[in-house]
Amino acid sequence: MTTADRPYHHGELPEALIDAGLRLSRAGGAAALTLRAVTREAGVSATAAYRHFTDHDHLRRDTARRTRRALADTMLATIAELGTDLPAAETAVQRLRGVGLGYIRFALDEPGWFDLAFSMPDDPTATPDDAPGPFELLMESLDAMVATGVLSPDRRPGAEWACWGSVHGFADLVARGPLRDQERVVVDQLGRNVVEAVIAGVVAGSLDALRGPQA
Amino acid sequence: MTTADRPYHHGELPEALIDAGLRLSRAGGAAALTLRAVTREAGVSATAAYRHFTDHDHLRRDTARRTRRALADTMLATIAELGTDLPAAETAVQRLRGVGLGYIRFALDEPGWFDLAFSMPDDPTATPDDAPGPFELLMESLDAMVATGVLSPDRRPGAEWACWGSVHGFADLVARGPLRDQERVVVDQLGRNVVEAVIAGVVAGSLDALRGPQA
DNA sequence: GTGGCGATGTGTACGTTGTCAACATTACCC
DNA sequence: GGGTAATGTTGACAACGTACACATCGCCAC
Repeated sequence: MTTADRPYHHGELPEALIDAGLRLSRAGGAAALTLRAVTREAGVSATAAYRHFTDHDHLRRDTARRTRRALADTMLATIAELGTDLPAAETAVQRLRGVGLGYIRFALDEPGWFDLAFSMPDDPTATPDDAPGPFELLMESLDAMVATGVLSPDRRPGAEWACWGSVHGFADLVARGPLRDQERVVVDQLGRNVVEAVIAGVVAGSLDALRGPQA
Repeated sequence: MTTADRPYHHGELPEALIDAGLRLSRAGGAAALTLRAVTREAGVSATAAYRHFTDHDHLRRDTARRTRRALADTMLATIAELGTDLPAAETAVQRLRGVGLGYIRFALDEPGWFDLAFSMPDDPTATPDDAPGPFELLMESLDAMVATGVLSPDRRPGAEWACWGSVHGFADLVARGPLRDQERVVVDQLGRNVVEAVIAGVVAGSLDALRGPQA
């Protein structure tokens, strides 16, 4: 039946394998991304994957990279929803808000992909993506905040880790931790509060300059 | 050689298995906690574990619980180091600081245990621990802050998730993420900044009441 | 054209893992 | 002291990642 079904050479096997990996991890998280399950899904023998990926880990890393792209897309969509026709300073803060809320929304909507995205260290030898990843989007928004005077430069160093850590930790609670299976609305509101707290914590006193002195 | 080495009945197998699990996960994280490796380490056949644990997962959960106890101990030690002979209000904040810094210190010192501690959902059917766990310590410190007027009651709901998420996320970056293998001193300082930012974010304006009006 | 060669996919096999069923050994209680 | 339940062992199975030898195809040189 092999000969009747498909030509001997698949043609697009690497893409097909990654697509299968995305389907499986979407439903079952990183643990579902089994080499054999992926090849089975693609209608190909288990060892065929070794022609295009050195390892099981290699396939996982490449698939994880794709989920990180999906995360970045969710961030960009969230930023767009929040609106960008504002004064530059407000827009910068809004971008940080979009980054954080998009991150949490992604963890809520796609817990399987979120699990995979960060269960796997990005290998440094791979060619960097052309489009900005989640981390780049965060850095951009923080830099914009400094440039527009919302964030004082002496609070900039390390701010990316404070922001990422805070939001990532909450997203992790939602996707894999004690807040999983919690009601969506509640978690959403909690997520908003976390993002606000993060921004307040990072910006600290200098946000007052933007908002005006308000208790 | 089985008869010569040890008596047929081990006597303390459950404890021995968990101890072996702690040793293995300490060095290799959650992935190293293999049922066969654990039984091998305890000098016992693979299926012997099934007399005391229903599952591989059961053994993992029980071992993970122990690592969470170790985390709580680190938190308590850190709180003690920060000093407790202070006005009640300051002590409450100090306790929150100790909770956060202890969490991060634990992730730095025992990344393997930290990985295990939260790679596994706590099963709700188990009998609750007598000693307070990490989460209880966090709740206590936040409640104390409300009681002593450092934290306004309307900021209390959900604050535990904001705090936990923030600190957990940063600790995750340190133990398994891009900040792994970073220089200890740098990360430690970053961790301190994160904890301060978290406290500032959660407490927000009401902290001024404690510290006095200072820019 | 046609031969051959490199790229791609297959089949088989090995070691490891979690788990089950049947069996062996021991502690303990009437 | 003998029976019974608790505890540990052996052997087996399926699924996993992976190595090796082999099969099949696209494509370029002649």
